[in-house]
Amino acid sequence: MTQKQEQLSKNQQIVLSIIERAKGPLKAYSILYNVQKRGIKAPLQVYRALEKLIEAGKIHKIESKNAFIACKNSDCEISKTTAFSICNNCEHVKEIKNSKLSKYLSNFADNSGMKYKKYNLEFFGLCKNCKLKQ
Amino acid sequence: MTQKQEQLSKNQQIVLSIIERAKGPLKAYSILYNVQKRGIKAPLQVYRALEKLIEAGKIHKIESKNAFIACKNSDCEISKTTAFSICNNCEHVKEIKNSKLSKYLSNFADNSGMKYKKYNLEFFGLCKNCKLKQ
DNA sequence: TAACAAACGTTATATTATAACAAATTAAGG
DNA sequence: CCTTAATTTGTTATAATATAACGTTTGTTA
Repeated sequence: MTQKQEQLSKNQQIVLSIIERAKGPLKAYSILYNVQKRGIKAPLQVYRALEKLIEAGKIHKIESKNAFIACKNSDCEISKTTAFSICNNCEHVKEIKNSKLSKYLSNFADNSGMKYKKYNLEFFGLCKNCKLKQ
Repeated sequence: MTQKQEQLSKNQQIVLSIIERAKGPLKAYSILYNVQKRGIKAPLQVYRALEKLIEAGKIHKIESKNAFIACKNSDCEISKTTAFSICNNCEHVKEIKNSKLSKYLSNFADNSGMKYKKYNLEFFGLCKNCKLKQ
């Protein structure tokens, strides 16, 4: 019987460590550049690791930026509900962890008869710093 | 004095009409293929039109699909707050217009000190049809 | 009608992502 | 331990998505 993978493979660990140490979201080819000294040579190796890391809930994809960020919420085991704040000026991205918000969205139902088990929300605005400088 | 554009240009009209007649979101190169008979030959012409149409609130980009869909909400003049439901099985996409939801999200504030003026929300699940067939 | 902004056309190229195939590694059951 | 199946890896090639740079044309307005 095949079980859900527990342990990360070598390439997955390498890619994850790069993303975790980054200050913000990283793009796939920027990750590639960063891991070439560690033996990962091809885009596909990076994309495959990214795919597994997303499935494992270790990272999230910021869709509007095609970039990847580490999940800092330990309870986000399988990341089906994600929310981010994105600064339009400095591009700073932060995952929003707000239980009211996630409850609200997890329970949201419109008249379509559709029950949503997964969502991704991206907020845009100016962060505190950038607001002051304006 | 420069004013905000009121009238759509020729290429913008062509691209918009294709998107409006489509049953679902269209990808840029699929749009390109569809408009080649009308004289638009290059990707850039499509992307430029798409950019303006988005600014004008006539269409939205479904970020998770890199695809474009017409805005059917006449009051969505400048589309800063968008929400969609996406079926994981048949890929059907529908814009969600729910005033409670939009009010909730427009007023949402976390402890980051950031005030959000724009958001994009994408819900995933199985639509009514696909749920029945499972 | 001069001046400026916006849109257009075109070529080239950058960026993001996947297909296909074979070899190596890992996990689990007998 | 050995076999089998699944997963991961390595590699080359290519598909799909998007923008840069340039010069021309069109439209608006003072």
